Amino acid sequence: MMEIELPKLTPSQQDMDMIDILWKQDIDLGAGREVFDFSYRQKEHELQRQRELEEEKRRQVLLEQEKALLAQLQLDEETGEFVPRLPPSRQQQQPPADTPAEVSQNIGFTEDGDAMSFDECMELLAQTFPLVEASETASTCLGASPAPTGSGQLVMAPEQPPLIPTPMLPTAQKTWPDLDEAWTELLSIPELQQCLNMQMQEMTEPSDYLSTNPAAEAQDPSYSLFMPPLADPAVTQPEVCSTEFIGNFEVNFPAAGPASLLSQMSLKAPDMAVGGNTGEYCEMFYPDLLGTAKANETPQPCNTLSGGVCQVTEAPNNSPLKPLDLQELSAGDPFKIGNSDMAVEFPDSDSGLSLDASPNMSSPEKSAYGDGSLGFSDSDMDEMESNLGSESDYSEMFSISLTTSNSSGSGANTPTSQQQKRKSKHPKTEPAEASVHSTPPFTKDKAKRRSESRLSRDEQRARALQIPFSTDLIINLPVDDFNELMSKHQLNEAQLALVRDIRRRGKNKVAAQNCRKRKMENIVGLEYDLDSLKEERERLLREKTEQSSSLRQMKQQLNSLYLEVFGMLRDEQGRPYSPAEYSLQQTSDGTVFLVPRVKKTLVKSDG
DNA sequence: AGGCGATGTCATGGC
DNA sequence: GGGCCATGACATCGC
Repeated sequence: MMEIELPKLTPSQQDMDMIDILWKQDIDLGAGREVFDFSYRQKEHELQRQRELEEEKRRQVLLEQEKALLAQLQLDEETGEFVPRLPPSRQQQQPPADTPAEVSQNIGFTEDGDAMSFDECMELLAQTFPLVEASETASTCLGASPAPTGSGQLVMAPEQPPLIPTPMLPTAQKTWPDLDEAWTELLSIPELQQCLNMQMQEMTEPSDYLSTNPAAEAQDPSYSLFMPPLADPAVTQPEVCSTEFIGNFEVNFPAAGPASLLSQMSLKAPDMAVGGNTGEYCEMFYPDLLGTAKANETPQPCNTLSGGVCQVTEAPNNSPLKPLDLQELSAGDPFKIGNSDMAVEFPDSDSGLSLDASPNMSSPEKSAYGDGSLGFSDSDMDEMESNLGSESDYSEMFSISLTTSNSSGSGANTPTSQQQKRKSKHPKTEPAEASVHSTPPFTKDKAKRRSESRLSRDEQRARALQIPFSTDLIINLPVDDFNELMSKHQLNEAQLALVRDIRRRGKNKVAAQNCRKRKMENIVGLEYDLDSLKEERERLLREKTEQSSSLRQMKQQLNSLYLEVFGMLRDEQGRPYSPAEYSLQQTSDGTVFLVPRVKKTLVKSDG
């Protein structure tokens, strides 16, 4: 901080004295004394400007050289890229695929008569490089400077830093000896040694620049290593180090071998550090968690690193907590710090009221509470929830309920002690408790809180009793697994009762939902049946009407036919029979008889 | 303020 | 006998 703020000021002599005093007292100011020395900083500034000017000059030279280089390139019509104009013989001389590409390139340009000679190149570099401006050089060699136009970037590809000894990094004033050290270390790398050996063999043939240019001698290894793939060695630093050039390098010399060693080396580190390993990250580090999640039928996607970490931080207990629970537990939850103490505080379970109590107590609404004894229905709980502090919501009622039903008290957590503890710990709840009966039972705010709390009432209870499982888990586990889970975790009486209640209520809730769903489906089905029956009835009525009319018609036809037949009958004198005296009747076998009506009635009356 | 639907819960019976 | 399920009945909430 001081080094940021102080330079803005022009320190007086007094200030400088103070700084000196502090310095002598070995008080770490976080900056050197130079920082506070204005004249020193002015000098530095001038130097810096000078460097910038020189750099600008260099850039221009480089631009010109690049133009010259491009002129020597040949446009490959197939790939649309520039490739160096290499003699066919040279292309055939390219090393095998496993030889680093740099070597072959170097061979190419050193022997190219049209290109700038290697000596010229080294000279140029020597002019450019010997700037002993240490920081620049150091950063250049290290590739640490992100500046794309830095002259030093020539030497090192951006991927190279891992190869460079780190001690060079922090040095503020590096000189050539330091650089030589760097080269020495660099040369100790076996791959580079191999490349260099091959390259040295090649270089001794074409020129004797090694002897003529000491600076180049020192720099040679790196130059040969990182020389641009292009035929013109004069192409200097920035282009070489730019990613575009590296890309060109690989494209222009596909036969030179697989991807360059540099790019191979450089690409690995980011992959490891940043690359797409985050997905595996979770699986790698949290197999137990995931496995537990699977086993619990509650998949916990490891979406984010932070999420994974968050889960893991809670996971070591191997407790099958779900994210929700973890969040809840971690959000300033008393569980975090407490253990059994909080269990004492919140001996929550209505089991004492419903399941584990005597039959009289099993229905708190109807018996225990109704007759004025100390029983609490859920509504009573909610009353207390809303009137007492949230953290003592259930402590109140459960301590009381445990007092009345002594079956659920663990040895250490006697109800009286719970009450005492609760009272001592939450003395401020007493006024609120007293106000329960004086204030209206429901206010809007209270109702709201109540509804919110109702959303996960059992979860809150579970939290209050530090149940280390999610309610979903408690409810949905098969009974064997559930029992196993209960046996694995040492839960006290109240916790066990609550877990059982949660399971019972949860299952019953689902059952009720299913029941209502079925009921609704039945109602819908019955309504559908009713509609179908109504339609059937209508259809039958219509049919009946049709049949009636048809019957009537047939009767009429029969009557007319009867009359017709009857009218055709004649007696012995040829007279027609009287319809009043005779009638036609048909027997079962189809035979038709003419029956006298009077006779018939007489017969009937006789019979 | 009361009606009504939705929902949770309890009690009970059956499997 | 315990667990689960189905269901009627009741309470509560929100509209």
